[in-house]
Amino acid sequence: MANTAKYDRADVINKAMLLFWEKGFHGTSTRDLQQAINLRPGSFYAAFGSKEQLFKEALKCYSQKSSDLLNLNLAASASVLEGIEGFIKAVVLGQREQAPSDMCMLVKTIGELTDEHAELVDESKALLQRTEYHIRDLLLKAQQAGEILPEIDCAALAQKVIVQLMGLRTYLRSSNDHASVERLIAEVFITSKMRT
Amino acid sequence: MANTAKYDRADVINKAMLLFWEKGFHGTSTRDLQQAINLRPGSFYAAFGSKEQLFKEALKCYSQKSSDLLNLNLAASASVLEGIEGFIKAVVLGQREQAPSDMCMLVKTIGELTDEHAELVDESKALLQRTEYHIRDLLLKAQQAGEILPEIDCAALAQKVIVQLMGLRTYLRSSNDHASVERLIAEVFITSKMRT
DNA sequence: GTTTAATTTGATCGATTGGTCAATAATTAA
DNA sequence: TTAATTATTGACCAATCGATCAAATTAAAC
Repeated sequence: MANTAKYDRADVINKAMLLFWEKGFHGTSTRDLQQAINLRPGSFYAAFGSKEQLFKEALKCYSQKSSDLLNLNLAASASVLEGIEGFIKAVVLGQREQAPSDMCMLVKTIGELTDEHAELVDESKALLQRTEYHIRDLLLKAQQAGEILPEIDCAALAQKVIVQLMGLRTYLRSSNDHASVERLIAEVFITSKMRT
Repeated sequence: MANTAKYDRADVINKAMLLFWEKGFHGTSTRDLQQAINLRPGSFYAAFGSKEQLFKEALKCYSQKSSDLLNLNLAASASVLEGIEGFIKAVVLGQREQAPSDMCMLVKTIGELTDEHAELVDESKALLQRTEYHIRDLLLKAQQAGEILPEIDCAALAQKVIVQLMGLRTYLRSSNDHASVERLIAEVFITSKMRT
């Protein structure tokens, strides 16, 4: 055998993710990355192959963190619907000081990149769709539990939730109007909830 | 006097706008621009000073086109509310083949750029806010005309419209699900409309 | 302790970036 | 026609881009 890597791959990807999330694909140079993760070019390219491949790993890392946050809110809530609402609040408002951007990294990516980086755009689209399906399944569970009106189409409601998430996070970045966004979040499920 | 410029400034800015809209600020090189608008570096920098200044002009051009489209839909509609709805449909779905991107150029810009280009971010934010105020004023007019329920807060409704526009255009780019987006547009004003 | 294979390092590559500038061409006022 | 002023051209600049690679270093296997 031989020498072993001195860096923690997951930690390195996480740091790269934060930088990419903040500055975008084109706005982040490989030197920025190498400095942030403390790797010289040789190790960098030996570990990740290219800037594009590292960005792809960063996208997966971001999506995983997002999924973790959803599960965390579900576990901490009495009902599924409350869990989803907690997730929305946490994503849009909760992490304002720690997150490198108000906006969703996947949204930023499909906004920034073109066919020239089709693999990254497609990966972002796929991860967004997975999130939508995840929320749809949760909404169905909530509906079976009697939290959502039976006549509601949960697949369509999941689409609405994703549209709201995209719109609200972008609106917050644009307006910085924390109070209005908080009010708008409360309206997301207002017409679908079972009256209690 | 002396020599006169051979290019049409408005036309040149429009072409630059289309390229910036498609590829973003960082994704568009000055050589891309110079080729698209058929200007050599000297004329280019004599006319616009820098890539950043041209981008700022492109933002204003984009916003003006958007405003023109809104006015066009208002003029072609029987009521103010119909005009706004026509505008939303036109912006989100109507120009799919001609526009260089599904997404709003202002949204793409605030998503792509950071404090490093604060002037461009701030300009985008300001133009988005102007659009919101424009729509709010129109909604108030519609309310006075009895098209919108009197208890509705038109400023809040205008915010919702902007959030929907941001979200729907982004969702269309992500999913390419034309039919679902069309269905979601129809729901924008559903709870605010006066029953007839 | 030596061998062996993997990692780390930093100089360096060619290409591209945003931007400059002196020379040339073109236009109009006198 | 000439003089004055402006626009156009294309070579060119320093800086940065993503990426490569040979040499030096490291640690596990024997």
